[in-house]
Amino acid sequence: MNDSLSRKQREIRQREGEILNHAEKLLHDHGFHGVTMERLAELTACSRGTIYQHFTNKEDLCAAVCLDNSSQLVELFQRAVTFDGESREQIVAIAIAHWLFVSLNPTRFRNFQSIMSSAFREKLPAERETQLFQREETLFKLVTRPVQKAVDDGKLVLHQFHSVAEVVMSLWAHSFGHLYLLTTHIPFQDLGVEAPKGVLFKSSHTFLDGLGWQPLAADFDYRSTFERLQQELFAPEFTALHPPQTAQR
Amino acid sequence: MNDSLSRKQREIRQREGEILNHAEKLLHDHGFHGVTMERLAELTACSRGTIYQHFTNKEDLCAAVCLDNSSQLVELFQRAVTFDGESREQIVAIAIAHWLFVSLNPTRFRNFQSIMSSAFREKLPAERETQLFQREETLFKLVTRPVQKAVDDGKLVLHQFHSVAEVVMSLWAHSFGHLYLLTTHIPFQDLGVEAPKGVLFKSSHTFLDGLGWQPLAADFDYRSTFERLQQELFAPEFTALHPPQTAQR
DNA sequence: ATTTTTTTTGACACCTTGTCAAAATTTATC
DNA sequence: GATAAATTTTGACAAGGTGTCAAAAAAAAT
Repeated sequence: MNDSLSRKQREIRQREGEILNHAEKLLHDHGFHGVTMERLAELTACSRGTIYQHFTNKEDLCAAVCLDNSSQLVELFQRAVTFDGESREQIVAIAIAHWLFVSLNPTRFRNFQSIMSSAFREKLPAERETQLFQREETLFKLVTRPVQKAVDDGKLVLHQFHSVAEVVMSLWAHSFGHLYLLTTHIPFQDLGVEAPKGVLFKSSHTFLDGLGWQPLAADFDYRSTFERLQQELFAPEFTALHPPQTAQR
Repeated sequence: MNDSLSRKQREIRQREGEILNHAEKLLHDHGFHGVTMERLAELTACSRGTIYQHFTNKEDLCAAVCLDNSSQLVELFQRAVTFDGESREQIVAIAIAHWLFVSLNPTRFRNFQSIMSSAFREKLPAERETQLFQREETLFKLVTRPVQKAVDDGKLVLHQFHSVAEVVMSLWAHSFGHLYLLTTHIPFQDLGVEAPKGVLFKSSHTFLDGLGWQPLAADFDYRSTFERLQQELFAPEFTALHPPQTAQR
């Protein structure tokens, strides 16, 4: 009977996964508005009522999808901080991880912003809100590591900034701002920016130089850092981003 | 008869203004979801159908409100670039203008992001889309001025960056990222950032130093720049932000 | 006054969310 | 294995939203 119980239980768990997968697809293909309980129920072969057994409302459902999606970002950040090299190289690795995530999943990135809107979060049950905060914290703490390391190693001396956390916040804001602007459809080319996608990296190094984070851009071959990241740590992602001459089609 | 015609015409124009004002209030108080054609019609004392005479749909209406709101930002930027001083001081003035705008109107700032989402822009008529782009361009060009001036004066030498536009994009991304994060409800205090609001300015100077934009933070009294801006150029806004001991309530 | 043109209206069709009593199914009990 | 109890699933329902359009009302022209 314990088996039977958990059989049904497992069925329910599995269904939750199915709902999430189908919702993810709907969200990706048709946006928040395209996620309809009706359509979702049809795809999952259950009724609308059943979905409400798993998620308190549509917002909760979409937040769950985003949370699920964001684990890929966590994984990328985790990989980034394993980079064997200077602390500043690790920060560059994180920036590239962030950039890769957004480049590979622009809609996921945008969806995440939707759920950050207050209109959205207001409708979220407390539990989901907590999960979201924990995810933010996880990411924040991962970025903290190389910064703390740099301070400990004397590669970074805090002058203006009062704490490591402030530096992390700035780095985050900086990358986020760039990636956000890139995913809006503001035509930067028309505004005179030749290669908008490349600006983030120049900009990051400018900021890191401003911090005095050693070694400075001029004193180190960060181009080869980039290449190593491209060919080693993030090889699969770079390949996915720029598929080699595909034989299909 | 020409008079009569234009009388009615004027009535219609005026109504458009009324609709916009009421919509603005609804949007501010209750968010996008709280803007209901029904409620709006009631406030404006007309029928839902009439509103659709002015705006093709709800998105168009809200975009019009945001566009209207953003003229305050344009005005602040215009004022900022009139600052009599170093080009770098002017950039600081723009950053403060941006910060003031967001601090005074956090919801307006967030609403603007809503209309930047693709789900939203898809529903926008071409004409409104154009207006939005023009607004972005206006702001971009205003930021361009001090940067160009700095390059012309030799206060800023472009090393990494290839063009003035790239620098403007970076500055924009940087400020935007900070202001965005501040308006989400991410509890930065809990993450160890003591004064999240103050980080933007430190961060800006760090970036400007990284650019080598003269005079560097260490060689100039930017604190007094801030005070001048607070007491002169943006006095009314700072007062609105921190009202002196109010006698009311 | 009467006709033509323009503007306004609100009923209509359609869509969506979230609920809940009833039906179906699963689990427990004898 | 039959029956009772507990749990899960269902879909009709109420509520509330958008955008349309033929008809009514108002304004302008004749």
